Amino acid sequence: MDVKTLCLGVLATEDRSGYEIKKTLEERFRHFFRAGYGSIYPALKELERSGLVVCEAVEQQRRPAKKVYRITDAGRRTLEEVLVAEDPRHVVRSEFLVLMYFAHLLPAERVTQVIDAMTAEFDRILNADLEALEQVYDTLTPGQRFALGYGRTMLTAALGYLHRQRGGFLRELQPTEAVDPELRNGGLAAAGD
Amino acid sequence: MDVKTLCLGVLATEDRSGYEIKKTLEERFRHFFRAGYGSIYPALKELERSGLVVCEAVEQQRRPAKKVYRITDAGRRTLEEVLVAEDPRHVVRSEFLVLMYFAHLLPAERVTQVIDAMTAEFDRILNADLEALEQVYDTLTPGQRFALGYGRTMLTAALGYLHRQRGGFLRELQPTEAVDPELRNGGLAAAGD
DNA sequence: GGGTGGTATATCGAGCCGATACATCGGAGC
DNA sequence: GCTCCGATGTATCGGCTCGATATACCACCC
Repeated sequence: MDVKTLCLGVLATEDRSGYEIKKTLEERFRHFFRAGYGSIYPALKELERSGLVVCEAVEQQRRPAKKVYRITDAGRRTLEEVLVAEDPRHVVRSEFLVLMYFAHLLPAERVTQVIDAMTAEFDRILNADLEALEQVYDTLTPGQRFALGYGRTMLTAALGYLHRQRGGFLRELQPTEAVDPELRNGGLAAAGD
Repeated sequence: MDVKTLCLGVLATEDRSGYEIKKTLEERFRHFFRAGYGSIYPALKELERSGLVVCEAVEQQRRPAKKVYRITDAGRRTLEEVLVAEDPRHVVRSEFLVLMYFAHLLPAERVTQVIDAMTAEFDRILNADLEALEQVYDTLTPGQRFALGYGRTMLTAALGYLHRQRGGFLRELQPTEAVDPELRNGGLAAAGD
């Protein structure tokens, strides 16, 4: 499954331009799939070449013209074939966890800073992006509610884990944190290593 | 953060060949980062070219020779610089959720089949891959335990969600599933739609 | 003898990502 | 009026990654 399939899926509901497809992805797929213009425009070109979509230039007032794409019958057939035939993957690529894996090579403050940044990002996605989707919950299909609920469940679990672990990391990495600075160069052999 | 950084990180602990790096990634990073030979070998070549690792050919008995890489001081410095400077991303790319998002375009049995396949895969990762890591828990750094625990938490939450949702999907998509086949053409108006 | 599978290096094409370029317009600020 | 910023809109380029494939050697088993 590639960006071509994704575009077909979005166009299955409503005609759209490349720019509007990107907007739709950002609103609705943000927490589980991303695609930039560098993927979308070539995908639409290829879909048009193979007859799965047709394109119509639409002039607009006070705005640049846009090229609106519409899915064809062949496109709908191909979309369903792909979704039925390919077994879908679920891939996590987390530089965040890589960094945590190598945390022992880094200053402690960097590690807590990264945990806090990740917490803030997850929190924003959960409480802004997904919350906006809840507003249109009534208009969603069961499958779309499933995808939304999955995102909510994962983000909630992740935030809980980050919250529980952060304290432990602070104690483990900065045992002298709460100690008077004057004491830091004495007493603790482990502090120098 | 790219595969070069990942290789540097693995080599920071122990000298390894490209093949061994891949094995290490499969054992320890499987649930949050993947890289194939098509990424690893060019990465090692580039790291050697820029002096961040050195390479030594090692002959072996009854096996093909291997090229073992060792990180240099410059490599260690670069690794830390990269991990400190870049803000790490956490990306989910789920064809599974895309398929669920478009579930209304598909036969019901395909949807439940995909949910079951995903459940089986998550279950395997949690109970085989991560369980194997628990065996060496004592040898892990705090950061490595963090990454392991994160994976366990996410997989457990995902499995719970899939379990809770699957029943609802079955009822929604196949309301006559448990009904005597003889009754399917009578009685239930909703069944024909 | 032949098939399978593990060890090992390497490359190729296709696809994707992020940055960038270019163009038009509305509105904010001075 | 002038300038800058941001939204709308299309498009491409270099670099990186992915998955498949090729090659080779050996152990093991039937």
